[in-house]
Amino acid sequence: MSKLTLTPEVMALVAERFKALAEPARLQILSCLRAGEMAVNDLVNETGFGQANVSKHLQLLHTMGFVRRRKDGLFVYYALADKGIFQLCDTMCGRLEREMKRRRKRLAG
Amino acid sequence: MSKLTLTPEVMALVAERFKALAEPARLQILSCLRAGEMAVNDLVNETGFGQANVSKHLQLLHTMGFVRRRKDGLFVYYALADKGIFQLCDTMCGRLEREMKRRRKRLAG
DNA sequence: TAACTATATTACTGAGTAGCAATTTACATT
DNA sequence: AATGTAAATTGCTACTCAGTAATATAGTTA
Repeated sequence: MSKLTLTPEVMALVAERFKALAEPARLQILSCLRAGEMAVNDLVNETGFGQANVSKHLQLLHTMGFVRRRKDGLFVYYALADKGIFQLCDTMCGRLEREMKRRRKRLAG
Repeated sequence: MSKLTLTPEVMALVAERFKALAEPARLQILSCLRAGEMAVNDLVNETGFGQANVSKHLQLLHTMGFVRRRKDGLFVYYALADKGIFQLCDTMCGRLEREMKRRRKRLAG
């Protein structure tokens, strides 16, 4: 349970973080990082998105604390900041599953 | 743990649901509903948003399965579909707290 | 039926942003 | 220093969407 009171300001910050996850491209990037840390170019190849695009998504994910950066020579390696991110995704997936089950039942019933 | 594989299609659906929570106005509406079911106009008064605006937000939250509707005469009462929504918000708040603590420490150190 | 009320819908405007091409920055190698 | 490479940044276009005013719909009451 969080100690933060849900003032409008806090809600704006929370919304901002949800927004970071509200983009298929960024979810895909995070999903790739599940395998371990990767350089930007690896992610570009893995996802098929443009370099500039991936870089911008990574900046945002970093600002929001979802990934960490490690610079090594020419390369910048990104990795998941923690495993907790997928708790959020799993929870959402769970909701989605129940939602789809409900919808199927309604159509069948 | 979810059984869904994270195909691009599933990720798009998940992203769509995160997007529903990525809006301060909608978080505020959900927060209001914590107290119990409310008619649209109550939410309009409570939040200060316009009627059309609140109505549209509620449609989206309903489509995404976050709230349920109950019609009674002229009134339409909305309520949280389940308590699990705030698990998502609490998780996000927790991340935010840690993030802020880290930032403070960095500035202080 | 006519007037009234709550909610939904429509049409519009302005703000934000994803994606891309081109450029810049940072570092490495020769 | 000159060249090359990885990543970040910038300028742009197209699209999405929050918010609002006006209207439509659905239900109630006189």
